[in-house]
Amino acid sequence: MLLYNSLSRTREEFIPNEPGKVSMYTCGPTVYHYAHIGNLRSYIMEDVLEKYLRYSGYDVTRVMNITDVGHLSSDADTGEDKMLKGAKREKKTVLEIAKFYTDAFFADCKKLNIKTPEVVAPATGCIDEFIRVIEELIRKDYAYAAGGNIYFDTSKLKQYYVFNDFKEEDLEVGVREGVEEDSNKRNKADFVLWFTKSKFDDQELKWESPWGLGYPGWHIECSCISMKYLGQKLDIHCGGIDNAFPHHTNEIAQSEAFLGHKWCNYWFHVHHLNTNSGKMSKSSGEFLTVSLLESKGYNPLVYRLFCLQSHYRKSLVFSYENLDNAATAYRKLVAKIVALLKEPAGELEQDAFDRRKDAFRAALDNDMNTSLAVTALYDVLKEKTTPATKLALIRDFDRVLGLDLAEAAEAQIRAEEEAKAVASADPFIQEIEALIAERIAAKKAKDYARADAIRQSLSDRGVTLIDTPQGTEYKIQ
RNA sequence: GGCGCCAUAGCCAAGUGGUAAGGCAGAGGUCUGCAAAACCUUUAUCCCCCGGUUCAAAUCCGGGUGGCGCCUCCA
Repeated sequence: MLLYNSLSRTREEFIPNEPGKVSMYTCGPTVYHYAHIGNLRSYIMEDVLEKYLRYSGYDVTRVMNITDVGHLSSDADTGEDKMLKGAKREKKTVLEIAKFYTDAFFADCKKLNIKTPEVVAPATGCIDEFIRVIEELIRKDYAYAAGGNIYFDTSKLKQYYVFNDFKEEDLEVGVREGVEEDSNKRNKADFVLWFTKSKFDDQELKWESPWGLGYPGWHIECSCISMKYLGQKLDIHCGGIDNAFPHHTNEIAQSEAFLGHKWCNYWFHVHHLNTNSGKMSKSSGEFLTVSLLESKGYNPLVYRLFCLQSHYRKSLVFSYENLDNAATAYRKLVAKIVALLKEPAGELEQDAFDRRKDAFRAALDNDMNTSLAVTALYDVLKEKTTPATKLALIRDFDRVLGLDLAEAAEAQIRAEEEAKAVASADPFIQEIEALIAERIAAKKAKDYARADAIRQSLSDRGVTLIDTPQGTEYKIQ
């Protein structure tokens, strides 16, 4: 499989450290608010990568952190987070808030068919680990104390800027609002490993450490959690492109300084979901969550399809028009599979199965070209072969795509059957059927005005009539 | 200011040197009294602009233009 590696900025053949096994780390959410669908784009694409590795026969172990310490309180003060403020009014702790949003995050993931990683580790559960690694970094002279905090000394590294050709003197400090230069730092790029003094004085969670009561910096948690669960060598590190610098850059700095050897071979960065006005954020524009899409009548898996139709290394613009495209495409795919399920299945044709599967694999082997993988799915539906073959392929592909197309089709058929079963007992249904019979009689008598009036009156009550060669069917909204 | 990514039909999008996949929308048709659904057919003389390399470029190189991201805690 070819995979783009942000370290080399090229597509490379993926070769894990240990044959047949893949260790994978993902930067998880900061649980101070709901995830927006831009956050979730990354997790969807990472999920497809994980599932494709499994599909290809790898034994994958995936670890995700939960950032539940570091900047929870400060964010609450910006006034963006009404839930958190509300929770504070109810005298809930930061940990309770973290629990609430962690649960919300995984509930969203479940709706989007994103598999939960083997290990999910909250940062607050690994404090001893952070302290141990920071102590070692100090011992190795990669870290220093200043102004009550412990900093990583980036000048001790041969190469610090691994993802970008930044020149230190060209970097602007404090580009973003609210960020001030820290005068304790020896070098511009140094970063905090452990805080005992910070501008976030209202930090609720603090731990005893050799340097005093305090709390960890943001970057150290990912390094430590990864090393704790996946060992000294990591195959793939995932995350959003915005984390490449500084977060991932710092992770590499501290991990490799600690280990004394190369840490992670492949860096998988998912690009952003944008709105027409630019990067999606929690604070500006419509706050797009899975729940919001659901409230507007969208199946969350439609959003997953929307993401799959693009490539993970391309920025993607969200609009309802584009989501509607995906919704229609999803509905049509399910309708085609419903039709397939109703046909006689026939025998599985191995030649056709292998041919279509090869095309699917070729698409994903090429740096996870999910857009072509979706096309491969359409090609299955067009293939001249038996329904049994097509359904087997659709189910096979869905192990990676995770669109639940066959399940949705089966559910639709079950719903139709159940509806028919209860129909005879339901007076409303009886009335509909009587009206349909009356309409057919009117049509026979060429009284189309009456026929259309019946159809319209049913339509007004949310019942859509569909004339087929087998008779008139109806759908109730 | 520096660094990086990107630019293909109305919209999304594939394509990485050999003459423009696929999806959505649109158009025409089959079926229907008419619709709807389904199915069939169709929709870019051309890939932001200008040069260059080559027998051949959307694809490579140079220069523009435009969009986006990052530059200390946003996926």
